Amino acid sequence: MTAGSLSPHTLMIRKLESTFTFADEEKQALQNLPIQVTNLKAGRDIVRVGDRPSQCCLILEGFSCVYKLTSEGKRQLVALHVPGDIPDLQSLHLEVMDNSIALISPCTVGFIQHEDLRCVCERYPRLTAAFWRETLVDASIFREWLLNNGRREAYTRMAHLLCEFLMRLKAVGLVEDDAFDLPITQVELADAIGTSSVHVNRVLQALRGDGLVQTKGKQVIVPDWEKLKEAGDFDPLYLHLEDVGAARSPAVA
Amino acid sequence: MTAGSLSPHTLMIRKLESTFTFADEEKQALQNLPIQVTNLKAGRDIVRVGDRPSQCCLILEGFSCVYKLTSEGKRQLVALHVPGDIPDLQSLHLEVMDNSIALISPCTVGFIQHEDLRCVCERYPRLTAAFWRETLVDASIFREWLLNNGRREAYTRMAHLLCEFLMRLKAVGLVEDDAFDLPITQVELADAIGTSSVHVNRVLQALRGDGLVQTKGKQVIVPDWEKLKEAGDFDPLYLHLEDVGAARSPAVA
DNA sequence: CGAGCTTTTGAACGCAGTCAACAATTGTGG
DNA sequence: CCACAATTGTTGACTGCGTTCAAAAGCTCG
Repeated sequence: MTAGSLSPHTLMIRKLESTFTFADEEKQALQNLPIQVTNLKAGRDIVRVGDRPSQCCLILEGFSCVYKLTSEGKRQLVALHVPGDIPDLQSLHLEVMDNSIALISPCTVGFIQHEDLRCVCERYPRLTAAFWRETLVDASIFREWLLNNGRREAYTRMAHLLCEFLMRLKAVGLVEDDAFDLPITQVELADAIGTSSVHVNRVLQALRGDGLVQTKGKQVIVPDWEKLKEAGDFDPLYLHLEDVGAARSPAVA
Repeated sequence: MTAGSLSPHTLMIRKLESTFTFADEEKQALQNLPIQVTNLKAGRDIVRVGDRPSQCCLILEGFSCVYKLTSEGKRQLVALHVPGDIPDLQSLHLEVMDNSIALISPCTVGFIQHEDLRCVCERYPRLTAAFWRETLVDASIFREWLLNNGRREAYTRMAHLLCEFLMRLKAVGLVEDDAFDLPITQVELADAIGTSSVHVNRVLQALRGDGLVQTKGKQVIVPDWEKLKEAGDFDPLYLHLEDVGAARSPAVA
């Protein structure tokens, strides 16, 4: 089952419901949200720095990235998004885009008007909280990337990024038998972990050599999750995938 | 006039009002928000990874930092906060803390119960939007730091960080004559820009040598703002300090 | 099947880290 | 108010992770 087989609304609701429980009325409101679905080619920019969007985009199929450029033209990816994500949800409350968003693979994208989102949020505060939370998880991932790129060496960094992909894709049902498709070039991986693409190539060879990942074309296979986690110094806490579950067993007083 | 001379509520309201306009009723609701004020010593952790706080903290005076550690014990600051900031506002919707917060100088801190915040947000959706926006600006700063630490060299990175300090402190009235107090050690600066403290020392010497900054004890003086901005490849867009004003003069169609 | 990406490889270089020692500053208790 | 302790800042020498440049080999796709 791929994420693509779900309707846009169902995909969105499932994602939000992983940590919130909605009333039927709230779900219905989401179901009625107008979403304009489009297929777009890889490489295309969805929004650019300086834009003032009047809509958000929901990734339905494919991968997108959020990036920024230095004045010298050096590129840094600050986020990668998978189906179910809303890469520019921030634009709901930040007038001007401070980053660009590009598609790193052919994508099916759904556009939702700010107006419609604001409407539904105003009526249902729990939905506001759910969307707000989405942006907070994004922020948490930024923080982890800052740690990863700032204080880990390239080998560990790459392992960490692969761990994150595995977890996030698993959460939307895009992992089977510890394998997933990763349609991303080494140049893009380099821009994500802040190294040169040449070094990415060498680090990937090392990871393959150590038996931590196998690759078949665009497919990535993780033969030993525990070993990759250790190599990547990976703790999934920052993805906040199970806060609610955790909340049910409160910390010892 | 220092930020410390304002009441906690006034400081918070001023900050939120820089981009929102509130009705008297909304301001009154904020004024009535219970805030427990405390003075705390430098170096103290306010919250730690894994905590499940039931309150947020508002910095009233002094500086705090948000940090994360690798399993090897290497530290990365992912954010620095100045008076008016709420470093752990995320905890309102993320059950478990994914980072720790420490005071880098003696601070006056105000604690606000989640319950009270949720209450006021529920009643006044515009306040929800204002707080949500605060967390989105935090996220925008994370993104810029990712670019800064990932794709700029140490000299530029440091200049950029100093530019950010100047702008953010100016926004809360803590800059006079292009000078501000920066009670932060070189070790902490190193942890912020992801280098060694030895290198921070050398980079600071270079910046001083190039006449971009002067230091007198904890005080930083910026003799030529334009030059520092250029050296730091700094564009204040990401701070979103003037989105509303910008919105009044919409982009050319 | 050729054009254009993408991946791979090698070699030289350089930014920044590490280690270690010392100087300066700040803080503290007598 | 001084003396001592502790923290912070500074310097030098050596090392190394990762960059840069350039070229070749492999893929993908019209």
